[in-house]
Amino acid sequence: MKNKSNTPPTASELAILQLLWTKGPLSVKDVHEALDHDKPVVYTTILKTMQVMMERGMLDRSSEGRKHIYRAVIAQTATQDKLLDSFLDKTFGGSAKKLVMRALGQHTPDAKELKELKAYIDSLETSKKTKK
Amino acid sequence: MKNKSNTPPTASELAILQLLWTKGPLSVKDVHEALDHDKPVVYTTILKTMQVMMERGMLDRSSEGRKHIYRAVIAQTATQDKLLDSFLDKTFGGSAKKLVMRALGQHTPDAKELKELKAYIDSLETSKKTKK
DNA sequence: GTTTTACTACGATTTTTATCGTACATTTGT
DNA sequence: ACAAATGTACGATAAAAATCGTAGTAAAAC
Repeated sequence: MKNKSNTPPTASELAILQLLWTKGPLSVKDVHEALDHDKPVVYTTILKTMQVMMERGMLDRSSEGRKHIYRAVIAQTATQDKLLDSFLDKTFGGSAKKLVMRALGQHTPDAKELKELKAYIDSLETSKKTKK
Repeated sequence: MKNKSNTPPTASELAILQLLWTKGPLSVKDVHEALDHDKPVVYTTILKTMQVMMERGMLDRSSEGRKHIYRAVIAQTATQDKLLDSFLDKTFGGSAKKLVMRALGQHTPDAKELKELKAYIDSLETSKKTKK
């Protein structure tokens, strides 16, 4: 069996994953430069973290000359879903409705997005109705 | 100024807070019995955690005979909002819409709750329109 | 062909959180 | 009075995560 400990990413690891998911494969340098802006951190800290992530099967890498290019192995949506699931349980006792209402109240999207949301809910209603 | 370090609760602390929020003030024993069912843990572990939480200003207590009755000092909604905010940023890049759609897709509420949600979104739309 | 520069490797330390064990103190039952 | 039960206090340890420093290597510049 492969080394798939499948443990969820920590906060630092998630920050790195976000970059790789949105920008594609990156070198340690790329990641360091991006993250150092938010919160100053030494280069080797990022390097070490990414090496650990590789051991844990979250990342993979290829050599490009002397440097390594890392890419995310675990999928963004699957990871988000897992984290969301856990967060929902721990913070909102598992009530998706509560979480959703609170999220919308705090960070109300613009009119366009609200419309899209309603349409999505409509689709959920019908798909549920027609389910068997 | 009071000792309000205002640092967000950890996972273990949140589990304790959830109990206090839903069941009201409890003794360490009460909390221990409730949590021990999910994951066996020694009594003094809970005790220690709750003492730390008191130091950090999350809990307060009153003596009832020999035992201490703890209650949550920080509000449930404020705490949830703070955690949600952070989670939203770290996991969904701050997009409430994405989080909401994913939450609904994974944990679709029943028809009644979906209706309530749509009504809530409607109210958000009008309140936004009439704002100022 | 040295010196500098750009990287990686990896042990070690620090920080935070979680967990536990032991020592005490106060009731309570006998 | 005293033994058993019921609590608290708190240092100590363990476990997990984050951070850093030093050493080494290979390529690039001079």
